Amino acid sequence: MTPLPHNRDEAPSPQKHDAILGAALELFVERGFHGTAVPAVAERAGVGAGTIYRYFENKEALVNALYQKWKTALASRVLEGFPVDVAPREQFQTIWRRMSDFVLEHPRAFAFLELHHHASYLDAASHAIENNVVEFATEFVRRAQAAKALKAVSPAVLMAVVNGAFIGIVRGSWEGRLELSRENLAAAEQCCWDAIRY
Amino acid sequence: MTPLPHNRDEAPSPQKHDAILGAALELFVERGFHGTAVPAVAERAGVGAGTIYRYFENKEALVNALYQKWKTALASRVLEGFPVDVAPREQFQTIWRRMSDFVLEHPRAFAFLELHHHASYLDAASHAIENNVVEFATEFVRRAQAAKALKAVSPAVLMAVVNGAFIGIVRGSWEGRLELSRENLAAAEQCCWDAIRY
Amino acid sequence: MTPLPHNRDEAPSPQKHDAILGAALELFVERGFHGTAVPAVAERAGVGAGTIYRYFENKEALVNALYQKWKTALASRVLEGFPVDVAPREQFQTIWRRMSDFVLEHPRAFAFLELHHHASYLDAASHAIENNVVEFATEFVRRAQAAKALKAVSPAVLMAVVNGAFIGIVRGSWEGRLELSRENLAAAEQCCWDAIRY
Amino acid sequence: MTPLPHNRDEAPSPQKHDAILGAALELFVERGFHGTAVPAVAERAGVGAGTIYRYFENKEALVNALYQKWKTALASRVLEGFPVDVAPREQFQTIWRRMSDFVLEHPRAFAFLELHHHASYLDAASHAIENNVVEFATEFVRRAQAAKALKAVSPAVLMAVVNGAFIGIVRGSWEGRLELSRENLAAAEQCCWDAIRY
DNA sequence: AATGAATGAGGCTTCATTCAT
DNA sequence: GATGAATGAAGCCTCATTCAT
Repeated sequence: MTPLPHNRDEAPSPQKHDAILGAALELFVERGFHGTAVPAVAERAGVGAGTIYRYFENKEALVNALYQKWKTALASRVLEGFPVDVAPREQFQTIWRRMSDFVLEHPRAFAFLELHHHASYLDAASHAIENNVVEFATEFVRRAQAAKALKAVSPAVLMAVVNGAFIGIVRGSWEGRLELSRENLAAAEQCCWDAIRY
Repeated sequence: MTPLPHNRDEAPSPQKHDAILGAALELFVERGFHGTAVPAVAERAGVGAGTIYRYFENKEALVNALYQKWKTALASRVLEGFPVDVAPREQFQTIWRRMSDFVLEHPRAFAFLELHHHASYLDAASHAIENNVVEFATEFVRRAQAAKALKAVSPAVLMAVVNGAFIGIVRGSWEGRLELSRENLAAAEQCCWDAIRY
Repeated sequence: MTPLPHNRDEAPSPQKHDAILGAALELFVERGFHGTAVPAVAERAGVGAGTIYRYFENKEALVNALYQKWKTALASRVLEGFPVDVAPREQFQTIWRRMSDFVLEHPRAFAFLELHHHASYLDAASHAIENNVVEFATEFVRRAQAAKALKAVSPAVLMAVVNGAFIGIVRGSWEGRLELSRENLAAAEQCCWDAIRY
Repeated sequence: MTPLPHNRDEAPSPQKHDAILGAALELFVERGFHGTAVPAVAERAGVGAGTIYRYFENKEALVNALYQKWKTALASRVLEGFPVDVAPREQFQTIWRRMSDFVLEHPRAFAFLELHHHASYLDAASHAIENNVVEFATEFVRRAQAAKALKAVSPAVLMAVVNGAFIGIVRGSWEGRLELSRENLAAAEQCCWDAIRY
């Protein structure tokens, strides 16, 4: 009957929630988790310092929410509607292109996810997402290896090489050593395929 | 370069100096720079908190000294007596093997150098060392490209791919996804050569 | 000049601001600036240690704010509505009486201002106030000298004698050698007039 | 029989003792007692930090020794061979001139003694010297008052006025407002005599 | 529900003092 | 006897978190 029902027990405005995550992303990328003050996040988000604690239990919960949000986004981007019936070469290209699209659209999110060392504060839920992605990639590699499309090398090694190379390109762009252009990304893609192909 | 006194006036014990750097290395790898308290470094080093400041002007000077020490060690390891008159393939293998040796001997040092994002506190001297290494690598790539041994792709991209892949292997081992064995390192080496060769 | 917010962003409680200044005054008088710990100021003010930094950027800003507050108060007390059209003798008496009133009302503030050596931490704004007072006094002396009311001696010397004598009386009372009574202050006033009169 | 006997239980080199007191004088004048670090005193004195503790039990003992040394020197300068049989006017002039000589020869010592507030760390021995001086001055004033040479005002007030005025002159010179010349000192002397004479 | 002033624990750093050399 | 490296208590200040409004 009322135009808009009052939210159940907590009534978080999604705008504030996102503003906080956005501010945290910027600051965590610049100065890292431990180097960023919660009141600084609040100020950048345009909310009161106390407000952050209505949306996140504490600073660690905030960084985990941020990690999960973007890791999930990246995973979805790569996995959703993944082409099952095409050749491994094309599948690989698809993965690479989707990651490229993601990094070009959300450079800070990718930098936060992959350029920082989160070991000391990520929780189980965060690790679980990463594990899902790894599982998917492992499956892809195994199938492609069975089809003699990829080198007969431990999947973990092939994945580390390709993922590391991709992150290396992004890192190079953050350090000003190269431009994060489609051209460079495509060149790197060819390199990485050559790296792992049979 | 000189094994002489380190900072203020006289020459304090090199053992303490090294104990502090060793403790800082362990903690910075585990918890990052901002996540590590100076008194925690002192305790792990077995010295008083104030003692750290006899050897390093402040926390930032400590992390830069640590970075420079190990980045220099890594660079020396790769560059000293670098074989000039052999084929690019062999040169590449030499570089990769020397980095592998370094990682296997000093896994924490490499993790500190390459698994963390140091942008917010490294000083000019630290950057200068990294730049030297990059210059050397760029020169190697250009020569090999001139000899038609490597792909005609921007050197920065090829270097980012290979360096990223190497770091990816190390990262994978820290995350428990693969074993940092000579076998895996050798397999990755072949991948990376395939990635960049003409 | 404005009774508005004091520093960072918003307008914190003026009571706390004053409580901190009051506590700082007591402690700085007792133990000096360098001899007083900021947490001790907080405790005496009945606030948390961190609260001080919501009102003052650091310890030096606190001592300068305190100096400026009371130096301004003393200057206003002496200068406001200063009688221009009376004889130098009466003007002198007015100055002396106003300073006496101030000392009797705010003995600790005067002790803080004049019994301590602030050279190592006062900022330009603090010096500026003192300079204004000195300028006013110089002008008074010059006019009275022109009227042959005062000795033809360097104004700085006459001012140093009178100001020093006044401070000497206050110092004597803090050291328990004399009573800071109106009677003693009046006697000293006559002495000082005799000291400088033509 | 030995050329120079070993000193009893402590064998302090008078040169080092004096070097420490000299360094302490300079630093205490500049930054005050609490603002001066003991190692800084040692460095300025050209001795080891630990050496200071062979000559003085602790920092407080050092500042008291310094105070006593110079307060005694000042008192001796004024009191030794004080002319008993001359007129109060001449006696006053003698006192003033002797203080002037002292301040011109040892400006830092006088600044240390009189421009700083020592209340929180002076011990009984230090106070005793000051009391002696005050007693002497009181006696002088009383006799001169009995001879109708000085105003019939509480001796403590007259002494506070003159001593304060003298310190005011010195303070003015430290603050750069006047020159500490014999001429200015003589002018101030005349003022002060006029201040207290009958 | 939102705020931001307030807090105090904890971080970085200094320094009075000690003690092995 | 002299030293100065070493220490740890204590000082200044920041910041994650709370709570009154």
